[in-house]
Amino acid sequence: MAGKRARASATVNDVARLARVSAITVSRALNSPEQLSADTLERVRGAIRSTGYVPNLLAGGLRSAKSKLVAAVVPTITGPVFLDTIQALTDALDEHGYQLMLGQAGYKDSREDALLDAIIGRRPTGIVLTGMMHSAEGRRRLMNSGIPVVETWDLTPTPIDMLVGFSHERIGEAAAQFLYKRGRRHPGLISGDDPRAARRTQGFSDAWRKLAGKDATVPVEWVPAPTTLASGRKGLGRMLAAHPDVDAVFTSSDLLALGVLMDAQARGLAVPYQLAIMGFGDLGLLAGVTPALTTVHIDGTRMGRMAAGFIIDRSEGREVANRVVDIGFSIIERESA
Amino acid sequence: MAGKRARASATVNDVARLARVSAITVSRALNSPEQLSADTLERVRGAIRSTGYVPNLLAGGLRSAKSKLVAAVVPTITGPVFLDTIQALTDALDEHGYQLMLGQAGYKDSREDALLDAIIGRRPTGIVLTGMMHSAEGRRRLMNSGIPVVETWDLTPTPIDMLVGFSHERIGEAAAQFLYKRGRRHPGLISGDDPRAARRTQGFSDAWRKLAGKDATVPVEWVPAPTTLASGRKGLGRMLAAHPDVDAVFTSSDLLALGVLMDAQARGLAVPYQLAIMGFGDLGLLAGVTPALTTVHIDGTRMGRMAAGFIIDRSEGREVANRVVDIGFSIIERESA
DNA sequence: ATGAAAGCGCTAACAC
DNA sequence: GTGTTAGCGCTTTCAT
Repeated sequence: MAGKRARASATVNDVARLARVSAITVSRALNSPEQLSADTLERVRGAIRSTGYVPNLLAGGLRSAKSKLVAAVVPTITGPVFLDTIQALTDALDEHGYQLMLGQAGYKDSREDALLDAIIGRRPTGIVLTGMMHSAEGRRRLMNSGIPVVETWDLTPTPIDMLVGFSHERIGEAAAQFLYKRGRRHPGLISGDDPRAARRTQGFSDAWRKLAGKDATVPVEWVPAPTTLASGRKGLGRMLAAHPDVDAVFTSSDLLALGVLMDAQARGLAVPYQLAIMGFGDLGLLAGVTPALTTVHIDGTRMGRMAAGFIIDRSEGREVANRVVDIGFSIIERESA
Repeated sequence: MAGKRARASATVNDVARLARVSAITVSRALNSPEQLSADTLERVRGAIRSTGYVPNLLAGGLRSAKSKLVAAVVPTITGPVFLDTIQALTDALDEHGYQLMLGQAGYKDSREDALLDAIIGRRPTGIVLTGMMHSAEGRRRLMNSGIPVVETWDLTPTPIDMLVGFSHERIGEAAAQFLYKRGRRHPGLISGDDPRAARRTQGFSDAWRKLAGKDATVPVEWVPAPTTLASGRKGLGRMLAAHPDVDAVFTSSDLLALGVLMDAQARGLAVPYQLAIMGFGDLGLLAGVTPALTTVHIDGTRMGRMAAGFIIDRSEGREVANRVVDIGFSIIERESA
């Protein structure tokens, strides 16, 4: 403890020397302490403490081919939709000694391949893909890497490996049925321009035609992803200008829905009487708005925990029985619709 | 390309053999291509492509002692305050080929030390601490690790290493002055119970005594961190019950402020005439609410970029001139106060 | 219950 | 411009 400046940090050998054992014994003290005699264990632990030894996981990972790192890829972190999933993922991983590496792919495909290489290069124990459309090349690289992959927030027809998701089309459909049953006849959609939101939109329009007749068309206002409250307001403005008779709005996010809600209030439109509003995501942040938002709830926490479980199971040699899980969704009926 | 199952992945040696060069040449083709002849480079690149080689960064990092991983620690990711900082951090790191590792410390101190070991063990190029109070033991470990550390979102008296932050006390003070100047005389505070929010609260109370007299007391309603819109509503309810004459509220987050705003509207209180509301964070998500929130703006993006810059500079051997930067804050006057 | 030797895949250091 | 050798710090394998 000569100076405050750190010298090259202690290694197994430093600890071993001090504890008068071999390097491997130090390793065992950390990874399988039950193999050591109480006495040795004690000595090694003392040496670890007094050297301030912190195992180099890069070296360990290299040798054992177990990095204990799990990568998560999200389009962008500022879209609050995936936050619960990431939180649950981190927590679940943490409980098992794994760490999360975060990659933001952006909503464009360009950076995706570079990001993938940066991730695969670290030989993570697993990769969790969250709401990402992946290029054919990216899919191939992932499959060839042999790393367990869990796709989430979607139900793709040909999963790379494992999957925990739900059907965006069916959500659109369910929203259409919900609004139709409540007597709405002129719904409009305000949607972010990302692929999953687009599929909910599509699902809604298709279902609506079945409900209201073959040539019933549903107007759509597209706004850029990630969606914001402000673009919800703008969206409603444009929607009403083009279709003044709209009596219900289904949005691709709760944030958009809140924007619509605020704009409707500002215009003196009674919600839900004159205008029903339905969001997507059941954003916890927004619990408490008045009128309370009717929305589609996705169990992001459960998705995150399941994804973590899949990867841990696989990495510890347990077979994952159900590689594809549809966790579904539920419509939370509150005041706004 | 026999089967679809991945065999052990290709290494430098596989590529080298195929390109009829040595392993180091492959390494150079990736890390310093300008050293190689056009011809060799071409051959190596071809071999990389046809083997699907992805460099093992664990091995590279071990040898070169450069992991190109930067760790960020946040209390929780579901508090949306740090999102801009994380986003900027990821983006800035990405531009330089670094990856972000995310750790959630929770708002309790307990998990902190374990998390720190998991982080230090990976020998990250740098560590960014975001809004975390660290134990003395944790601070020591960080200093001894020799890893560049940037603390953010605070101005601590004795930084571990580098720092980009601002003074929470001065924000409280500025908020008090702002409300006083606008004629408010009975402010109340609604604050999350985390340490930084508490210091803003303290700063407000201290300043208020200077403005309004030694025995002017400012009522405070504490709510649990992370703060939510719902706890803002509850907070206002309790505040008004105990202090019906409150004419201004300063909250520790914009989410709380929005809750207060909605509750005030539900009670028929005119904002800002009967009740002025001032938030903290200038949450981008909330741009577009009516009346627009008066709030304290922190440039999280700039903080994230600066933190990344500090770590990259340091890791590439450049001296960081100003190790401690106060990036300040600004009060954004909108409609609610 | 403990140790010795070897090697994971890469790159620094030093040739030529 | 390219190659040889060695070794980063750990853990696997095999011995005792």
